[in-house]
Amino acid sequence: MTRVTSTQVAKLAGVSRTTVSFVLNEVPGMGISEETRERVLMAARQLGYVPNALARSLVTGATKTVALLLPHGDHVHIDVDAYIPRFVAGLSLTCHTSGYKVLLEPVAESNRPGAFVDLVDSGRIDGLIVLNPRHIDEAYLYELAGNGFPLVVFGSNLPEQHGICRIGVDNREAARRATAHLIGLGHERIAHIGFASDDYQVVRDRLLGYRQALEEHGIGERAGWIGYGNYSAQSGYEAMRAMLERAPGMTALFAGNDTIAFGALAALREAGLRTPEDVAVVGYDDIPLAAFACPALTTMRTDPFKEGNDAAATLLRVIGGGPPEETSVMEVAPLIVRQSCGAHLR
Amino acid sequence: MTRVTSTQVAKLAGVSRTTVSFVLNEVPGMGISEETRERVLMAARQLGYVPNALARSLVTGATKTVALLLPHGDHVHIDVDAYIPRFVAGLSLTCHTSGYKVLLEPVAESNRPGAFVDLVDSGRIDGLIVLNPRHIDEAYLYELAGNGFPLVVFGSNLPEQHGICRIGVDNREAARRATAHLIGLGHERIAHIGFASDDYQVVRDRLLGYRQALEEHGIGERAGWIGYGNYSAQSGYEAMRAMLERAPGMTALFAGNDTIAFGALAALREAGLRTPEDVAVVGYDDIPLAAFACPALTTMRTDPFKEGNDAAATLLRVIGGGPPEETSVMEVAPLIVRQSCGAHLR
DNA sequence: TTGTATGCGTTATCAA
DNA sequence: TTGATAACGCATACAA
Repeated sequence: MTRVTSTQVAKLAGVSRTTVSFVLNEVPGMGISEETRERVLMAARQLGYVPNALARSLVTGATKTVALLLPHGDHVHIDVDAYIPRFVAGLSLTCHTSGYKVLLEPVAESNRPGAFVDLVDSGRIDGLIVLNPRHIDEAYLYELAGNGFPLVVFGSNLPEQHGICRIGVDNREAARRATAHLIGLGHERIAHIGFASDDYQVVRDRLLGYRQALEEHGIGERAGWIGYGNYSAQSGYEAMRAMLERAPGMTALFAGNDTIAFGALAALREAGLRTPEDVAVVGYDDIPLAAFACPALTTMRTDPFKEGNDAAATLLRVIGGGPPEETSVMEVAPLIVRQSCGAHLR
Repeated sequence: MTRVTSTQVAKLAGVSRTTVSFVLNEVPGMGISEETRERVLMAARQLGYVPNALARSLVTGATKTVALLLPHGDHVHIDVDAYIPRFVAGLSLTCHTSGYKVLLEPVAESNRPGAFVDLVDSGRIDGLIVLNPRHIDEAYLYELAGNGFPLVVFGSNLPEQHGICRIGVDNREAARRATAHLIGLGHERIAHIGFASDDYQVVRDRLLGYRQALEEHGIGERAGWIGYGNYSAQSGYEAMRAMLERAPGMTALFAGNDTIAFGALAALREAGLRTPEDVAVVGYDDIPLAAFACPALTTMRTDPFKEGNDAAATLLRVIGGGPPEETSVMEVAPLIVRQSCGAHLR
């Protein structure tokens, strides 16, 4: 691993390191003669010179790197939730297109609050995107934002006061609409399987939206019809089974995400209940496999790829010194109606 | 963003920067008095001092960062293939546990060959993990390995000569077994839907394994029963439909991965064919949703999380100066038998 | 036991 | 038009 430095390029080209730097960085107004320029370029190419990113960053103060903080670094999450990979793909594309590297920083449940602050303080990154931050980390985010560090929080409804740049979809409204769709079909006995952890705001929002829809239509909530899983199909399966045991009789289910819905569908099938005739099901996310569930899953569409794009674009804007427009709520995507919710009840 | 430097810590503690460095890095045999030690630690804590990673790396020559090269950075891939996120999760966990950061480096189809070499030459990373490298990138990998750069290639059967540290599962053997299972059930009219791109070795290996199984049992191959998709369920659906149109009559399908299998199952259902009675189906990967397909999908298990772990562990060993054991083939995981392949034909 | 001096590979300021 | 020279923040050989 013999590394080529600008000194060697300078030597070969017969100029100083300064000149090399000027030429390679195309510093304007330096009036470098075309001939020296050529010589330097030749030498650089010949030696396969690539500037040392660390040295450059040290002096420029910019690392051209951003980090993505992901909840649930433990595999439990990434394992089963189809949302995150697509978000990452979108974010990554936008960053790389702008010449930024992406550092993947999973946040395990066991991480002490604010563990990510060291990453910032060590000067490795120019900005930070946080997906679905934990409650216990919020104070540290406020602090970073307060210090003017470029920061974008995605998918959380943090209070507005703290000058944090937030972006996201209104999960509550989306969940409300999904539930309302079932109500519109004539359902009143609507169950919900959400997430067990309420460490995360988005997670709570979907439950809130569900409740709001019921309330708006004067439908009382029934505790037995609210179940909890993690993000997995298996947990959806188990939650549905448990629910059928303790409080059967629902005619519809709003699942917290599509994988949960897959599990629930299996449990219903196993219990001899038909979907949508006996129990209609609506999911959330429209993962690529949703259309291939049986029956094909009705679900709230999300566009994680685009959301990743937007989150990255917003961060890059802030890094570039743009105005930190505090909050931007993306439009709620449409409900994709397929077979699993059936037609109007009568 | 006012950053704290070791100079400030030194000033506050009333010592030199050297002493600060010694204390904080716990350099052995430096005989620092317990009292100065305390003072330095206090000062560092009080100021919230975090060493600048760039400056440190510049002088130590180690960045404590590795990069993961991912094929198909375009969302098409990450979008639909459940394998990669789990691999990333495993890799990421192992790296972080050892104090290494992970840089995500997608390789888009459009990338010029060897684009990743700049990343190495710029000194940003201590090692590189390449998942399913493209053929056109191989020469550059040989070069890096030849220069002694820590490099682990996962999931490819590169020729052995080049001193590259390779690790992976024998996809061909796994595919052979999956196909043989169908043959063992009495099937002879077995179709296969694989991947359209043969840029990647793993992709070709599964087709080879399928062919090998047929051959070993004296079953002739039928061109019409080999279809191609990308990684998506949609493509599996389309490939299956096309195949049913041009060459119906197969009694079994070996799908190149589980998402393709999901699509194929839907196409079969739509065509009025029952699974497994009319057409048995075997997938590949055992993604978390495989057990919740209908019927539940028989599939070759892979353990991407563990594979990510192993790849990372191997790389870290090489970075640590360990012997670059050239090739290590992981054991082929078992076939998970569920409902989609049914019982013996008669 | 602690401090001084030097180097890592850049960029950037200033003379020349 | 180009070349010394000083940072950037840290680690470390060497001196005291």
